[in-house]
Amino acid sequence: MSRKARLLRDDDLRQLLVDKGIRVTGQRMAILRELAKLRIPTSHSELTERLAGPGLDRATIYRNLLSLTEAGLLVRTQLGDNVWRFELPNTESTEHNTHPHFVCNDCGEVACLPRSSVALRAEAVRNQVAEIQLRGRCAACARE
Amino acid sequence: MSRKARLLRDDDLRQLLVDKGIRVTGQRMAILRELAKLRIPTSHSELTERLAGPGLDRATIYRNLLSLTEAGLLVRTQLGDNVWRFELPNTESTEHNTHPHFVCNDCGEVACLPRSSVALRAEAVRNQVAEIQLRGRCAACARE
DNA sequence: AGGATCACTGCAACTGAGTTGCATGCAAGC
DNA sequence: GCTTGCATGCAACTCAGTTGCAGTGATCCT
Repeated sequence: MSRKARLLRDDDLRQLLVDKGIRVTGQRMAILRELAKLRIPTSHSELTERLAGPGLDRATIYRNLLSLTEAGLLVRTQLGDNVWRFELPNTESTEHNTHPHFVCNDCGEVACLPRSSVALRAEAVRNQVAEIQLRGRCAACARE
Repeated sequence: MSRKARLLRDDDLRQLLVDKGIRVTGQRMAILRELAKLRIPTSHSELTERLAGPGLDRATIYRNLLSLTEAGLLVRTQLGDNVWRFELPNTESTEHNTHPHFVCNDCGEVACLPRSSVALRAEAVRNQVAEIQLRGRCAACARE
């Protein structure tokens, strides 16, 4: 089981920052709180919109997303629409960062697939695969 | 075997355009010629650079890449670096568009993997998967 | 072959994501 | 509480992608 609780309270989030040796600031707490609530890969612009308010700068949010990612508190993924998305790792399962994602080219929907639905063999395992992404048309769009 | 020859001469390229009912222009020929030479997914900017010269507009190249893609003469793929890449389909094998790609997060290198190196099961095959992409560290970068 | 038409082209300008410089502010350590 | 240096806000910039518009030329028709 992950050492991160499923329900992340402010104290837990604060501790994460302290453990990594980076400063606890209001904005970082707000970012982590929002991502802990959402639990899905979220883009910089989505996050900026959600946290919109007095004194919230998109450049600072951006730098915080980078520093949190560098500290290992967030993972950054690329889902094919030319936008980086950030999420908390290990929130549900420790293998979260390696489970495959399916992205629909039509509706843009992102689905998380069970780890077992994709098997790597031969050439594929010679590399350290950190991310598996499938693209195409989802079942719903294909029916249309 | 594909009806497209392995070596695509100007006449072949011209015929492709005529078959699809879109006009044969110098710029479209130049784009197809370049992609036929390269045979790897190439970005708009790389292509603009390569074709750089008098009277070659990046906006027009961009629109041609779109119209050629829409006509089915090119395929557009997304390799995780926030850039669309275009390539001729079916140049070597008819299943080119479904073979998996591995992208190294460190060096950015893109490798083509054999179709058999990735197996889809269960949930993964309920969707029409058109593209399989693996990301991580390539063997070379991992050794460092 | 000559003319008409409309898709294609070139130029310019704009959007949106990502990124950086710099002066000010504030969290953390003493 | 005071100092130090990381964090912040603001502004501006890059780069890929995208669009409007006026002029050009590939194709079709006669």
